[in-house]
This record gives sequence, structure tokens and C-alpha cells, in this order.
Amino acid sequence: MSSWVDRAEATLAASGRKRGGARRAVLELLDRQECALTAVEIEDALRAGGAGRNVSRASVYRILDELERLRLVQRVETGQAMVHYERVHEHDQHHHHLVCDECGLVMPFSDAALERAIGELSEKVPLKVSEHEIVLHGACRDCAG
Amino acid sequence: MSSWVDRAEATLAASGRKRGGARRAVLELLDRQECALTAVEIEDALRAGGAGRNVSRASVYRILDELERLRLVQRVETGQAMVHYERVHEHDQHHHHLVCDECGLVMPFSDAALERAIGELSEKVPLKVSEHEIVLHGACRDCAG
DNA sequence: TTCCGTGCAAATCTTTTGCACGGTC
DNA sequence: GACCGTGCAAAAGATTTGCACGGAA
Repeated sequence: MSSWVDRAEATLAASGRKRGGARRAVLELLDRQECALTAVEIEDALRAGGAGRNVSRASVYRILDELERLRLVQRVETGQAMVHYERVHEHDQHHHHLVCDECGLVMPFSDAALERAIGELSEKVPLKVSEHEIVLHGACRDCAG
Repeated sequence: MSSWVDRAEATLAASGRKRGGARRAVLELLDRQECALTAVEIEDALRAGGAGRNVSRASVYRILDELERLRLVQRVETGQAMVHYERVHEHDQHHHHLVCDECGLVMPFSDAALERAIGELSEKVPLKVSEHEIVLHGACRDCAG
């Protein structure tokens, strides 16, 4: 059973939305991902998925926009042309990203000390912090040689 | 005397570039900023500057792109439509950003504990880290009420 | 039956590129 | 004189919007 998809559907329903096949397909795809995807990658993955259904790009963007507003999905800014999106976990598995500026590879990482520093910092800052995003840029092992 | 502009001009010259009035105007503007600006803001600021010279938007982008490659400027991804850019300091004053998702305000902050955590983390990660970017999202004092 | 969800095509907006001219070395 | 820097206009690429129809409540 996939709790994130269920939670997403429940949140959507609670905010007065009806179900839809395209959105369901996107939710299930995102739930299977280990890391962030762009709208185009989502569209392509669904199209290539064969079995599933195709979802138009406009719908992918609309769906992601809505999921982001409901905080079910978050955007990951990689410095690349396209924005990446990934599901938001409730507590566990919170992670951030490593981006290889040479080949574009995006990888997740997590670090307790960093989260702690961010947590303490968030109290001291002139902003009511709702989220944070950390991106390390550099060269991945393949590219660094 | 403005050391960043001087350093920038020197770096540019060292990489075989000639001088140019538009680029000089952008360098001087960036040097006066406390925080990051978008290409359009830079264009408008120069146009409004009156005294100075107008710089076409294409040139602003070209100049920023070049400065970024030389690591004289770095991009700040705010989750907004346009990318922000700001000068890179040599050692001191390294900072990160707070973004108000309601009004779009971008503010700088810095935190030694955070930098330490990032520094230690950078050693353990499967990426040869060259830069890091941290953005805290939330509501600013005005917007949070 | 009402309103949401979706696809398609057109529009919008940011950023990039091509070309011609003027300035720097 | 050779080549870079710049403006202008056009192009490219990502994302959004308008509209019409099919499906969920």
C-alpha cells in the first residue's frame, strides 16, 4: 500500500477536488521515484510506461502546480533550465540534492547535522520558515574523473 | 575603491576579454547591491539610474553568464520565475537567502554553524563540491502579519 | 446537472542567438 | 586591422492559459 498516494488523494479530496486519471497516473509515478523529475521527464516516463496512460504536458504542469500548493510535492531548483519536482514525505526521508553541473545528474542526500543547524537557524531569522532547500553543486564521480 | 569591481575587471582581462561600457555599468551596479537581482531588475535599475548608460537585456544576460562562468557572480534560485544574480565575495560575507513566497522579497542571511555543517558534509558526499546554495522559504514579517 | 479534470493549441514569458556596427587592443 | 562587446530583432525553450469536451460527484 502506498501511503503517499493515499495521503495525496485524501488531501486533494479534502480540498474539494475530484479524482482524475491523469493526476492519478502522475501521483503513482512520483511515488515510485527516488529523486526529483522535471515535467518533461514525467510526461515522457508516462508515455514510455506503455501500460499506463499518456498525460499532456499542460496537465502535468497543472497537476504539479496544484500538488505544490498543497505541499504534497516540492520543487527542486537545480540551476538547470527546467525545474524538478518530487513528492514531500511527512517526516522520514527528508532529503536535499547534489547536482553535477557537468552532466546534470541530480542525486539525493540527507544529513542530520545539517538539519539540526537549519532547525536552529530557522528560529533566529526574520522569516516564518516553512521550507528549506539545500543544493550542493559540483562534479560527480564520473565527471570529476 | 571598490575591490570587487577591480577584481572582476582583472579576472576578465586575465581571461582575454576586452573592456566594455555595458559590462562596466553592470559590474558597478552589482557592486552596490546588498542582495541578488534579476536580469530585468538590473536592466531597469540602469535605465532608471539616469546618469549611467542603458544596457540591453541581451547584454545583461550575456554579461551575467560570463561573470558566472568566471565565478564572479552566482545565481540564486528563489523559486520565482526569474533567476537572481549577485556578486561573489572572496572570503568574507558569504551568505545565503531567505525568500518570502508571498511577496517575493529576497533577503540575505549568514550562519557560521550552517557553514560548518556544510563544510563537513561536503567531504562525505559523492560529489566534488564547488558551491552550495541554501534557501529558506516562508513568510516575511510583513506578510506573516 | 454542475463543476472539475484534461487535451490540444495558442499565448506568454524568460533567456538565447544571429547579425551588424562600433570600440578596444 | 583583428576581434570582442553591444544593441536590436528574431528565435528558442519552458510554462501558462483559453477553450471545449468528457467524467466525477
